[in-house]
Amino acid sequence: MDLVATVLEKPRRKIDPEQRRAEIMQAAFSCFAERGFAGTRMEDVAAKAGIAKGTVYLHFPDKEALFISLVSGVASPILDQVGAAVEQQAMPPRQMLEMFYRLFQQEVLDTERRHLLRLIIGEGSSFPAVTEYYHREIISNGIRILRILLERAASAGSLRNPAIVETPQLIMAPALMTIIWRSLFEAYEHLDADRLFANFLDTLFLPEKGETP
Amino acid sequence: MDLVATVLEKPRRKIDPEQRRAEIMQAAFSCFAERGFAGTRMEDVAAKAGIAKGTVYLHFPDKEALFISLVSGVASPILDQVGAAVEQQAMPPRQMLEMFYRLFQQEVLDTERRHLLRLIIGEGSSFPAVTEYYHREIISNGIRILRILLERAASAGSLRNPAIVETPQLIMAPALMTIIWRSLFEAYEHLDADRLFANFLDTLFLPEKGETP
Amino acid sequence: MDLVATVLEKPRRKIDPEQRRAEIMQAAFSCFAERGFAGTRMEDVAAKAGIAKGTVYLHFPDKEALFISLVSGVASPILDQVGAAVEQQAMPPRQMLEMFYRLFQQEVLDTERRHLLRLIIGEGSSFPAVTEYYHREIISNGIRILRILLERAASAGSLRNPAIVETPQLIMAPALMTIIWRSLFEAYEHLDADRLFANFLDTLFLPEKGETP
Amino acid sequence: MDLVATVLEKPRRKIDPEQRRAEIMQAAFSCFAERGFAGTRMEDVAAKAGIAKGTVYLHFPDKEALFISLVSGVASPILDQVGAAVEQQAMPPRQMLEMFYRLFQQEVLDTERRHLLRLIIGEGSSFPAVTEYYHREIISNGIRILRILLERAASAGSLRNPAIVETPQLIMAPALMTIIWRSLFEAYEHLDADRLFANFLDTLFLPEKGETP
DNA sequence: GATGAATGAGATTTCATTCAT
DNA sequence: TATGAATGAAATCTCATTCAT
Repeated sequence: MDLVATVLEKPRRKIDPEQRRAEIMQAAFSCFAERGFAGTRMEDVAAKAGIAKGTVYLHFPDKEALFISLVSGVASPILDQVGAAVEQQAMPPRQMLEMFYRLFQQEVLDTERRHLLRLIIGEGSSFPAVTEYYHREIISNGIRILRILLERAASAGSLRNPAIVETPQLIMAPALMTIIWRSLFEAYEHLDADRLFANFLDTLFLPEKGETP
Repeated sequence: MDLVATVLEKPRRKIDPEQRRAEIMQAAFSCFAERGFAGTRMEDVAAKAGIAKGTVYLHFPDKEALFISLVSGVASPILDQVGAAVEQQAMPPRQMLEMFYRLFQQEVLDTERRHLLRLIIGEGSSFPAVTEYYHREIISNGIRILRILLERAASAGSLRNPAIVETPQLIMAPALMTIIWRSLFEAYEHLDADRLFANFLDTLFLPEKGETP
Repeated sequence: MDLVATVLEKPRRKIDPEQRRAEIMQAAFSCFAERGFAGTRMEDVAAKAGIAKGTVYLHFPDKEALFISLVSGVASPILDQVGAAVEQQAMPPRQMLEMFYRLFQQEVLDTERRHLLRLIIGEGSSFPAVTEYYHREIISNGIRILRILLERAASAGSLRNPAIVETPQLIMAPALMTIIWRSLFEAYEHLDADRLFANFLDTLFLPEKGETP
Repeated sequence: MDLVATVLEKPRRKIDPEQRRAEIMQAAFSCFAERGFAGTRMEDVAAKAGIAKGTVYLHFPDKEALFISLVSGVASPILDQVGAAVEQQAMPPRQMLEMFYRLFQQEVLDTERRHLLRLIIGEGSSFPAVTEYYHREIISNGIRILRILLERAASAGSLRNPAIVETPQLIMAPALMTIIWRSLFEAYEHLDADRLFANFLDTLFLPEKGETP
């Protein structure tokens, strides 16, 4: 048995620590996404990364640190792009929101990353460090950008109800809905996210001249 | 000595099984809500219910069964009420949605029950039986009611964008948003749910005559 | 395999918690004495006590607590007896010290308890709570009793060097020496503790009249 | 990139193996002294020696070998000096013991080396090779020297109780006492080692003529 | 029915040791 | 020779579940 093990054990690789770290996070992401924090065993992560249990601990002090660095490490290129567009007033507000939802679908909802968002929604309240980070780095910035965008739309007179400037969270709500629906109910009933977003935008904005309302 | 102990030990209560079961579920709810499925120990539940560990197993075969019967057992008096109102056309659609959001706040968002919803969002995907039940018993029914309601509003010409009849999930989105926000970010930034819902309704519906648009 | 295990597993006993606790401490004592703190596995303790791993944790929160309660629980009947004798001036100082060393031999050096003392000497510095307890409960009291005893001997003019009243620790030194010698070197060279103590006392005290000096 | 790294990485020193070995032992000593055998990680030793983990294994086959060669490698310059003095009858016995205790304080008790002695006392019984070595190389020699010294003192009529020639271990006892006290109780109560040794010697030896008894 | 001591599989984490570079 | 990433056996501790009382 020992002999077999010795013969079969795969050769030890010594790779770039950054890459190894990334591999572990990749594996961890897939495990956490599938089974949540508690349901994931460090051994699973290691196995998925193709390394030994102990190796994970060379890169992350413990399970929680791995989880936190996983969910915290997710930058928000979407927000950055929308933020940049808003900054330079690249396009009219409605187009910007269209871009936002389109990016959200392409980059989050239709990729594995949607699991990450679900993870945060589901496990966040057990990790205040995570929610604090999220609020500070992502949410408050997102709210700020959305508010600017909505204000601009309001000034331009293109909003049906300018008061929603007060609650930019409303813009995020349909996005969260699609994430949650897809995780929980998509198997039983399809939700057409494209249409959901389109309908929402049509509700938000006055029709352009020449459009059929 | 044993005799004394026997005499002194508090009498074993023999209460109505239904009530005992309800007590356990109540205790379990509070524990699961606070710490999630994996974070809850059966002993905690028993302690909270004021009974011994083993007793829980007289009423539920295992932890998962307890969890499932907990999250499944939550009826939806809100939907029932709204459903009834819709059924009998008791009031105009906008008032019905106002009632829906008000009930949601009173009965869910501002009570411990909001944790239950968060639980389902967070742990649901590990318990297909739960999501299946939810979809079948609650969601599909809710969607149906909302669709009827929106159709009626559309017919009455009170919707700014009648197309949202296609995606009644949009109505739920702000409610989910408040649940999630309150769980994760309320500590860092307050979200005014009243205003959120009001703004949303004002966006959805055309202003009544005499209202300031 | 499962079948065999099921059949072979010994019946669960439910015994008096105090007794169970005592059994565990007994087992722990034997393990710690033999292999020290770090060298002892909780599983060994459990096995020696004839119980399952987890059962130990029903009685002690962790390994350190088990160790501490083990070494702290050792009262010092020796000191109590000598203390009582000193209190009531039951016999002349020299006889009291003879009694002290004799009790030490009977109750500690020649029993398994000597390992306990060695444990404290060896591991004590890793457990400040233990040394603090020892100093407070045993050492300072012992020093006090020995000082009284030596003062009385000095007053009676029976000490060869009355100055040792200042350093009662000298009285303990030969006792420690026997413990250490027995643990480390007895296998290679016998140390006659009787004679060691007798010679020490003869050095300390002037010969009685009629004795051959 | 690799090239740069290769060029920039600090040159691997290739120093005298004897010196490297000594450095490792020095580092190991400090670690073992502070945290005992089990509490010391090989990595700590390497770090303290300023080398990589693997390098330790080029000089010592395993942890136990390192420990053993550490505690065994400690020669006893004290004994050598006293031994030499005894050999050449350089001074009267009492002065020799004074020198012994003084050297013990200067070279052991008041230096880091006291930890070594404590280590041997504490861990010795797990390493028979160590105690065997100690007895053979140091203890038996020490006992022999002390016995010669005491015999000479007895012949000279300067001992209060010539019988202690039979148990030269008594001479070591106060030294052990100071080591143990300092490790365990010094924080709570100071022990004046000077006075302890002086009082002991005054008890052992008859006062010189002209001294105040 | 009710209890809670007991179980033991299983999870996390550590660290002596190896070996490719 | 020196390195330190990688390994994996082993240790601690947890907790769902059982069952004698």
